[in-house]
Amino acid sequence: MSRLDRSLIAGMPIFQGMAPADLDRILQKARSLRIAKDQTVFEQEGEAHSFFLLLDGHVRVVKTTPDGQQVIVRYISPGELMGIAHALGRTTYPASAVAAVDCVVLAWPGNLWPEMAASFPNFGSGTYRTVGARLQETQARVVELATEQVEQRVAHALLRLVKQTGRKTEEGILIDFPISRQDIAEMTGTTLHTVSRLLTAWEEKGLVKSGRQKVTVVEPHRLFALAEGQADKG
Amino acid sequence: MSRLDRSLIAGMPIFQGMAPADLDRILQKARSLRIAKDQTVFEQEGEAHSFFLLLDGHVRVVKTTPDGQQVIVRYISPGELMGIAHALGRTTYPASAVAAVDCVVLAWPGNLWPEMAASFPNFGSGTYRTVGARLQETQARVVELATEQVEQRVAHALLRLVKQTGRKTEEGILIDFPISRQDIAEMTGTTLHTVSRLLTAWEEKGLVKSGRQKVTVVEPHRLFALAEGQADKG
DNA sequence: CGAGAACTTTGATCCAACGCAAACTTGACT
DNA sequence: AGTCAAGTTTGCGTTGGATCAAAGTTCTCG
Repeated sequence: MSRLDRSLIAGMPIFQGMAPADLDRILQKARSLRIAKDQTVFEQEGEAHSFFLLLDGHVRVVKTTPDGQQVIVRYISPGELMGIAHALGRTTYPASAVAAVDCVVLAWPGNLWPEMAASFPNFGSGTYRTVGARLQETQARVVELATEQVEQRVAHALLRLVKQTGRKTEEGILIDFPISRQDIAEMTGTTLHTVSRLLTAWEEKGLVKSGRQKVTVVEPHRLFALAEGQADKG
Repeated sequence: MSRLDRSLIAGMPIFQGMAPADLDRILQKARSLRIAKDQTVFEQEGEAHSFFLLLDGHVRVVKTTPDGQQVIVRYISPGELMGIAHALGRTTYPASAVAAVDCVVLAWPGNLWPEMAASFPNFGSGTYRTVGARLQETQARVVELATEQVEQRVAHALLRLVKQTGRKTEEGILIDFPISRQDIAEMTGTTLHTVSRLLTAWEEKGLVKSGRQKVTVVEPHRLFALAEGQADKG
């Protein structure tokens, strides 16, 4: 296996302000893995042997209910931690992580977590800040699901994706990985049919452009207004 | 103000295994407060000046949307921390906390949090375990809201309350604080009307007994079956 | 104890979104 | 360039719950 260079992770918030020597020590304990599109990084209910840092690509974190329905908990972008069950005092993963595109991840043995958090306080507190931020996001989503209509929820979901992974194109801001109607439905608690109808309607109004596994937001402002509940007359 | 005795907090998980002298040091920095029913412990968007430990009573944590709709994020029971915005790196509270009954809380200045977490590792890691546990619960709720029907969600909510604060009576297990149809609706993303109809139907089947601001679960097992999606023929 | 506020029940109507079904489009692979 | 799988669109009937409306109950407090 090739040596890992510290420049891989030096710029990442979670390793911010860490001495080069420490970065090297941390990297020595990591393996780097390539995960092909549609392969899982880790699996729900599985033994939490490792935790991960996404270096490149996009990963969706999915919870499956006993009767087989799926809910997309979040998308992970490069630089983010995932599978940090150990930091929460769990021994199994509460969800599965699936590569949305070909990915590169770093993996550390899960039982190393306490040691790393203790040796590198920034890393420890950074992890907890991540967990705290996710708690807030997740609570915001509960409020959304409990109070908003489907149209507003889907609009919010698209805006979040655009903010997280949007890439400017001539047509607008493109969500930078393949995403299907079904995926959007699983993020918002609706069906792919309803998502399809919404996207069609929005496309007619010029708010978005979308195709097979592809969504571009053309007019974020108007979509935002719609997400906030103001009807769009376009 | 009367001196606070360490026996107040010695038994609480978050202070578990801490030396008596340390408990005293911690208590020296705390104020104890009585919060009358329906008064707020802290307010959404307010400056996070303190964090709290609930000693006695029950508190509901509520998020209000811009258009005035309310969502009950969780109920806090004695021994639990609340208002730990500081631990998440926030400076304002993300929700309001309202006393469901007369309560007693301990309050510490928020800026003391980093210091306390550093001086008392058990306390620090305990807090993070709390945050992690809440993240998991909240994600479970997202899945519920996204995949279940109202009837199942309400059943789950009641079972959670029963587990958290249930008190045995001759009739069944009573939820140990006043809770209205409206409250249950705000926990589950529905309306008080629907909750009322469900409770009436369940009462006819002998699953629960309920009255004004009061719910007793008579047959937890059958209610659980219902929560899991098996229709109840009773 | 009487009046009013707060909470709950129940009925009637309506509609957003689901479920089902079938056709259509796009891309991938041979 | 043809076939097939995967993804998407669209139409239509159905329905779970919301909304609207009104009456009934149970507390509280002067």
